[in-house]
Amino acid sequence: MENITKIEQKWRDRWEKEKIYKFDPNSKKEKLYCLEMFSYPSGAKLHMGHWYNYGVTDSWARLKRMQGYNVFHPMGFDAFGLPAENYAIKTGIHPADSTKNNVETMEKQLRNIGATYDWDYEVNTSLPEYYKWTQWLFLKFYEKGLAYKKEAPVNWCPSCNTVLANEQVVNGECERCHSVIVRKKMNQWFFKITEYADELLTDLDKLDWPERTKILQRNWIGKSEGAYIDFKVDNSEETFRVFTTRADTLYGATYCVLAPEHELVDKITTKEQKALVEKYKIEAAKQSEIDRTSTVKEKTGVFTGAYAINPINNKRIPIWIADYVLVSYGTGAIMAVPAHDERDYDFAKKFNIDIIPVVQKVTGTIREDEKEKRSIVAVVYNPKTNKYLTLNWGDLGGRLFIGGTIKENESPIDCALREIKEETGYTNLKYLHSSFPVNHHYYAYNKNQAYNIICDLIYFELVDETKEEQNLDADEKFKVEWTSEDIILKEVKDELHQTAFEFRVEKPFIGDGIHVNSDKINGLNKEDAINKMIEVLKEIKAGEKAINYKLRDWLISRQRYWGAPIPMIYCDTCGIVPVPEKELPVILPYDAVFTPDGESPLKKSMDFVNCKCPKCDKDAKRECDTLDTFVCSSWYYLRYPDARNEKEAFNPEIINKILPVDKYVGGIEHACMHLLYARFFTKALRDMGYLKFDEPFTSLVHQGIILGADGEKMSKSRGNTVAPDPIIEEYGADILRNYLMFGFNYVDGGPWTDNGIVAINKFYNKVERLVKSYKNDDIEIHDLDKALHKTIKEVTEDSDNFQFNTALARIMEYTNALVKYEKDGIPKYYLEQLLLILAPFAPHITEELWCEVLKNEFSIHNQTYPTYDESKIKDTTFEIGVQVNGKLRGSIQITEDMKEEEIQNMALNESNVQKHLENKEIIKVIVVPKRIVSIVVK
RNA sequence: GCCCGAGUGGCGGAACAGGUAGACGCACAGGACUUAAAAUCCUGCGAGAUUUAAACCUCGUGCCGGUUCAAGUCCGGCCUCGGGCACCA
Repeated sequence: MENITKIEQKWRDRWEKEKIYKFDPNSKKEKLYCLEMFSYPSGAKLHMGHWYNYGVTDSWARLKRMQGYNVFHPMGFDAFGLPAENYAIKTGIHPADSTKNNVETMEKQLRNIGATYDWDYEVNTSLPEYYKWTQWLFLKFYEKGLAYKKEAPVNWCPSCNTVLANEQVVNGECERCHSVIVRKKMNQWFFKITEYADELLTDLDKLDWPERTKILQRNWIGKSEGAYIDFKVDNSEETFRVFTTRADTLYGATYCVLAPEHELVDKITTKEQKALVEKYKIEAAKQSEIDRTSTVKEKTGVFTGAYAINPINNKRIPIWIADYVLVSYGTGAIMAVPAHDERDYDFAKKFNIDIIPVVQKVTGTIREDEKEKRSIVAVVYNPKTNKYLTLNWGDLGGRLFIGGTIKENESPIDCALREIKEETGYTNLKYLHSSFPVNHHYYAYNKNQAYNIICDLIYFELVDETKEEQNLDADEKFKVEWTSEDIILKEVKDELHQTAFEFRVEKPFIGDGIHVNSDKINGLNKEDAINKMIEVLKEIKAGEKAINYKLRDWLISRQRYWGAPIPMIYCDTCGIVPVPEKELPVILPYDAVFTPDGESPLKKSMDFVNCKCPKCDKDAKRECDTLDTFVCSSWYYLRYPDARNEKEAFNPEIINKILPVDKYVGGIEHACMHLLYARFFTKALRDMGYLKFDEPFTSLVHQGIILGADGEKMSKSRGNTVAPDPIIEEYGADILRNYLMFGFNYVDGGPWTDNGIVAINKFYNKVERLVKSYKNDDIEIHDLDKALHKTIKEVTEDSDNFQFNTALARIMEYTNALVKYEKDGIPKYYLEQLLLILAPFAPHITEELWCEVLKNEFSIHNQTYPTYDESKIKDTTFEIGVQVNGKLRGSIQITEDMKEEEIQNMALNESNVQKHLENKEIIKVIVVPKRIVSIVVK
C-alpha cells in the first residue's frame, strides 16, 4: 500500500480520538482479560520479541473484541530493577530519569503497533502511586506471617553485590551477570511461599497451561513423600531427625550424616574429632555453590566421634558430617544406606564403612513347590582382549556366563573357581569382587523341578591362559567363547545372567525387590515395606510419614537502590516495627549514592535511614534493603483494572469481576519465577479475603523466540539482530505483525527471513487490488459462500488456538478464490467479509479499505466478526482414496447419501484398483465413511 | 545422571480423533502480458525407474523393530538437537 506509514498513523490517531478501544468496566458483555507480560523499559528499542509477543496477541484480543467480548487489554512497565541502576553507575544518569525516558520512548513505540491497549490503565511499578501498594502488600504478608526475617545462608552475587533468590541462580551462576554465586549467611527477608507448596502443585491440574510449563513448576516444587525418623545420640540426651524416602531400608543404615552447618554438630563432636570437624566446616563454608553441588566431585566428610542409635534395631552407628548433605533440604541430616543409595555407597566405599544389603533383587518366575539352593554366577573378564567368558548353549539355553550350585561347606568363591575350571579349564584367575546375592526362580526341565535360589554374583579377571582339561557332564553341550560387551547385551537373555553382567561394575542396588536382613519386614516388597516400617516407627514413637519439597522460601530483600523500599523500622526498644499503613509509601529518596559495595545504598541516605519508631517515638532506623522486582510484578495484573485507585491497591469488587486473566501470553523463561510467584500472591491474597479466585492466569500461552537469520539467538555481539523499525517504515506495522503470525508456529518461533516479509506484502497488495476492483456491480456469485464460510470457521478455530499461520493460510485460500472472479467483478459482500475476517490481523489496512475504498462507516473494528453457517460448509460429495493392501491405488467420487455397499462396489470397479485385484482373492473390504476404502487381497 | 520437547521437500511450515503426507507461502523453472524490466497472471515443483506422452510403478515424515486393513500420528529400542533439574536423601 502506498504511503502505508501515513495511513497507519491516520487511523491510529482516529482510534485514539474516538476512543474506540476504551474499556467499559460496566459493559454487559462477557468480560475477557487478555494480558501480555509487561515489559522492562530498557534503553534499547522494542525488539522483534516484543512485536512477536504484543502484535500477535493483540490480534487475538481484537478477534475476541469483534466477537462481542468486553476485552480488557492493558499495558504497563516493570520499571524497577538492576539494569537501570547499573546503567546509572556507568553513566551517572539517575535510574528514575533514565527509566522515565525509556518508558516514554517505549510507550510511543508500543502505540505504533496499533494495538488495542487502553492506556488509561497503564501501570509503572517504579512510581510511588504503584509501589505504595507493593509496600502495603508486604505489610499484609507480614501481618499474616507470610513475610519474615531470618539469618540464613543465601546466594550472594559478588558482581551485582546483592543476594539473589534461588530462582535467580542458574547453574550456580547469577542469571543476570553469570558471576559465580557464593554462599553467605545473612539476615534477610523471605516470603513463605513454601506454605503454599502443596496447593501450588495440585492446582496446576486446573490450569489451561502448556504441559511442559506445568512440569517445570512441578519439578521446581519437587514434592517427595517419605518419612521422618528420629535417632538418639548415644550417651547423650540429644536426638536428631532425618528425612528419607526409603524408610524400608532402615535395617541397612550403617551411618548417619549431618550437614556441616547442622546445629547439632558442635554439641556432639568428641574432643578427639573437634579439630578435624572444625576444619571441615570452614572448608565447606568456603566453597562456591558450584563446587558444593558438583556431582562429579569425590565425596568428602569427617567423623564426629559420636554415634547414633538406630531406632529399629538399637544398633550403634557412626555420625559423620559431609557436604553432600544439604542443610536446606529435609532436616539437614540423613541416615545412610550404602547398599541402596549411590551417594551413600560412594561415601561408604571411600571411608570403609559397612555396607549391608537389605533389599534383594528378584529374577525369574515364582512357581509352586520350589526347591531351595545356593548358587553362583561367575563373570570372567579378560582385560587383554576386552572380552568376557561365556558359554554358548545354542538352542539349549542361549548364551550364559558360568553358573553352578554351591556344595556343602564350600564358599561361593571356591564354588565359582571350581565351576570355571570344570567348564572352561581356566585356572589362573584374580578375584575382583562379589555383588549382592540375587533371588532367582527357575524351572529345570531336565529334572522337572522348580528352584528358588540365592545366587552370588562373582567377578574375576583372567591373569593368563593357563588351562586344565575341562571336566564336563554328558549333558553339558556348550561352546566356550570369549565375547564382547555388545554381543553379550544382545544375546544374553536370561534375567539372572543379565543382572550378573550389569553388576560387574560395583554399585548399589536401587530397585525394588524383597527385603532381607530386616527382621519385621523381611519378605516384603518396597512399597509394603515402607508402609510397614512407618507403622512400626509410629508405634515406637521414632518417626512418622512426611512430605518434603525442594521449593524454598522466596528471598525478597536486595541490597540495591532501584527498588521499592521494604517498609520496616528497627527500634532498639521495640525491635522490628512495620511502617504504619497511613505513612505509606516509604518514598525511595532521589539523592542516593549508589556505589555498589555490598551495602544497601540507602544506608548512606541519612534522611532516609533515620526515623522515629512508630510505637515508642524514639529514634529508630529504616530497613535499607529494597524488594526484589519480582515482588512488584507478582501483582501488577491485579492493579490494572483499578490502576488509578488512590485509596487501595485494588478494589476487590472490581477486580473480582475482571480477574482472573483469561489469556496470558509471555515467555517460558518465567516458568519458575514470575509465574510461580504470581500464583503464590493470588493464593495468599485469597486467603486474606481480597480475592475470590485461586489462580491468576486461567490460560497461558508462550510465544517462541524469533532468531536471527543465522538461526542463532539475536544479539548485538553476533550482529544478527533485525530491528523492527526499518521494516515498519518500509512496509508498515500490519505487514510486520502478519509476517510474525504467518511465518512461524507461534509457540516455536524460528529464524527470521526477509523473504517472508515480501510475501506478506504481496498478499496484502492482492487484497488491496481486489477491494479496489470493486465497481458497485450487481453480480451474484453463490459459489463463494462455501469458501467463505469454511474460511470463517477455520480462521476462528485456528486463531483461538494461537495458530495464526494456518488461519492466514486459510484467508489466503479465500483470497485466491476471489481472484478467480476478479475480471467479472466481485460482489461487495464478499469483499467486506474478507476485510472483516482480516480486521484483527491487519487493523490499519483493513480500516483504510473499509472506510476509504468501500466507503463503509468507521470503524471496521466496531463491526461484528463474521460467523459461519454450518449448512453452507457441508460437503455433499467427497473424493476418497481406495487402498489395496494398504497402498493407495485410486480415488472415487462419492456422495453423502451413498450406502456402504454402493461405495464398496464403486471402489472395486475403479479401473486402476481393478488392475490390482486381478487374479487376487478379496479377503476384506473396509469402508471408512467419508475417508477411505481399504481392500485386502491375497 | 534424571525429566520434558523436537526431528516432515531446497526453505518456513501443514496434516482433525490412526484414514489420499507435504495445506499455505518462499525459492526455483517454464509460459502469458510488455519494446524491455518490474509488477501481475497461468503452469510445474519430495526422490527415483520406465515411457513419445499420459497413465502407472518403487521408495519416502531421524534410525531399527512391532501393532494395524491402514502409522508422520500408537507401542518398544536407539541416534541427534534443544530446554529444564541436578549429591533433593
